[in-house]
Amino acid sequence: MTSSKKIYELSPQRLYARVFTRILGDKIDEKEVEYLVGEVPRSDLGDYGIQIARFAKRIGVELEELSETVARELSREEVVADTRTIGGFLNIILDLEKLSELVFTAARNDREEYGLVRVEKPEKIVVEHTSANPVHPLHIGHGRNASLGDTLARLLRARGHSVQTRFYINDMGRQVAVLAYGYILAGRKPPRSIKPDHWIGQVYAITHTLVDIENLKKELEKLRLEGRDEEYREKLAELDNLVANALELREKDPELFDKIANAIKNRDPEREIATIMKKYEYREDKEIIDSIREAVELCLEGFKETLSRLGIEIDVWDWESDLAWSGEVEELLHRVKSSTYRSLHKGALALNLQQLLDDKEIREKLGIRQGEEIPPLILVRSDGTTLYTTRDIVYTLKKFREYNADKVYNVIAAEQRLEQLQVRLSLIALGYRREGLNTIHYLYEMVNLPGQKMSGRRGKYISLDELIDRAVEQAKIEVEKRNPELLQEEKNKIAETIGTAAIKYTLVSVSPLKPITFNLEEALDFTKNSAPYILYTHARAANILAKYNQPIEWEKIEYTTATENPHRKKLLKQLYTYPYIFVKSADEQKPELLINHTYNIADTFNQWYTSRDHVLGEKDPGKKQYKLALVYTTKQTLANTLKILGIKPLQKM
RNA sequence: GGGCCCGUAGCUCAGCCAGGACAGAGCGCUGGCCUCCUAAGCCAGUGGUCGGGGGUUCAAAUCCCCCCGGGCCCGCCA
Repeated sequence: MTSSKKIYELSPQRLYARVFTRILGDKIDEKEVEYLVGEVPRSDLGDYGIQIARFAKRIGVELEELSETVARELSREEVVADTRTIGGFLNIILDLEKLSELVFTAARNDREEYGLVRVEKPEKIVVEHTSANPVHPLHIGHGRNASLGDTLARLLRARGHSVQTRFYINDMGRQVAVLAYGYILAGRKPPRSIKPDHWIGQVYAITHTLVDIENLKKELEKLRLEGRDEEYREKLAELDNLVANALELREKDPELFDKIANAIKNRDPEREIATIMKKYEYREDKEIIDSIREAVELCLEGFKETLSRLGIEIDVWDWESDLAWSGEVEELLHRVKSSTYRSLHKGALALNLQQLLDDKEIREKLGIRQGEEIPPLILVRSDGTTLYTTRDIVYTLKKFREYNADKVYNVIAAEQRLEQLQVRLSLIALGYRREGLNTIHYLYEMVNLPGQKMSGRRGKYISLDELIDRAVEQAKIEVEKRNPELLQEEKNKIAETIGTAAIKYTLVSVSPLKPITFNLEEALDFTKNSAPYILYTHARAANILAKYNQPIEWEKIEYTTATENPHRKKLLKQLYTYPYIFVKSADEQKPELLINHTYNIADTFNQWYTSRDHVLGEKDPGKKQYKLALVYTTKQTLANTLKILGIKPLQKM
């Protein structure tokens, strides 16, 4: 039975790799051969090729001799019609008839799974992503994190791994204490009329700003008494800004603002917030515990709603406080105390991680350069309380333990690189070498908005919800224009898919290492390299099959037509390499490879579609079946990539 | 001061790790294409000292060194 797995093994990369290994054994690196195989820029020179001269030279064989042997072996492969050597290159010419037959058979057999080649040894993988602070709605940066994390999880699942996604709820920081303080002052009564995380964001921003104003006033009073005029004037300007900000916040929700503002008068918010933090950490006060949990739950409810629009669902939600309360942190600290890496840093318990860098495996796996300096990591403050990173180490172990994981991916911004390195090195120092080496920091750069500084504390941000709404709105206008006859409900559904898909695609198709300046105009540009383009192409393909409205007659396909049309030839080749690209994309955790290849497929399909080589108008029954099979395989391939992006393919749009 | 990442067409990016066959897309701009399977489409044209300078190599956008510009990190914050 022909499957995608076979197509993968017949991909040019695998063909060359196998043949080279067969001939040269371990004198070459199979992966290197795979990587060097490329498309031939001029079709008269062949389809795919490799620069064979470099190998001949390195291994010390005559070029002619090596070329001849390799060419002979390649020719024996069923998809290879011929070989050609030009200027140090050894190229293959594909047997397109045979290739069509194999690809179509695989597509027919694998149906929904075409191209999604499964690993032989599936792993258990945890992907932690998003993990936004639960004090305000998600913004575009969280959107990048969530989209990358979700796509990574789906990609690994499609590859056959068992994947669990987790979200770490940071409920122990000062931020949450500030929120809880305001939440209590506001009477713990969330309105039903507003999305809960947006309301929480308001409470947080109002409280934070008011607390800052109180603090600043106290400072000013002190400066005034001490007669430090210059500093006084500076701080006064700061206060003006804060007050202006407070007024803006009041405008959005006067009732809420006044309630918190009145309640906060004549109190000592700073001390009360500190008390909340401490009582929560030591699990002392039921009202405080309940309030924090309530407020955070409200925010998470909003998160889930937003994420769900993007097709994202988190499997497990972990509370940082549960870790702190569980005793696992103490257990870890026992280990630290008896560790040889233990040190005291001005009286605080710490781990000295520097010497671990002598280990080459550690350096390579964690991506650290020889000379890099890693500062000691403090785990316990002088007052005996633990730090965020301490709990993060415990959390990483928990992820491994609870899912029995082989690997843990942490989708976390690049700015946390050092912290993530310290977590992993600490694990190794404490005897968890396997866990330390198999924790992967899947890092991405920030998303900025042009000309805007966002601030959660001040309530200045553009939420992911607003961006999605804008995109959906835009899509709705188009749908309305194109398909006025559809039911309103259906139009809404289509617009929702297009809008959310556009945002997600924009965030995932760029390499995670590029800092993005998010441009709404561009994200709303639904042409060419965009999710709507892929969706549109899928709808076109689906439409052809829907109009034909019969099963494809695979046995009647006339394969000799394979070489007749340049667009079809190109498309076939791209469908043929799809399984290989999928595998590479999954195994290297680079979703953008798959996305770009899929875009190329869509592009070629549209070129063919708009050429005069129509499918349904084809008179020759055998040729018609060939074209239908090509449409079918394209549609399935597009659908599969969309599935990996968590986007539902549309039948019409 | 030290470290990490980014710098490729007017704009947004792919290619760099694994050096080689003319440096590729999209947007923009110019001009075309709907009696024919959805024009969110297609075709043609326009546009590049690959940040700069050295080096290694038969061959450098790709590897090494220096410099410049941008982002981020170097907390008993989270």
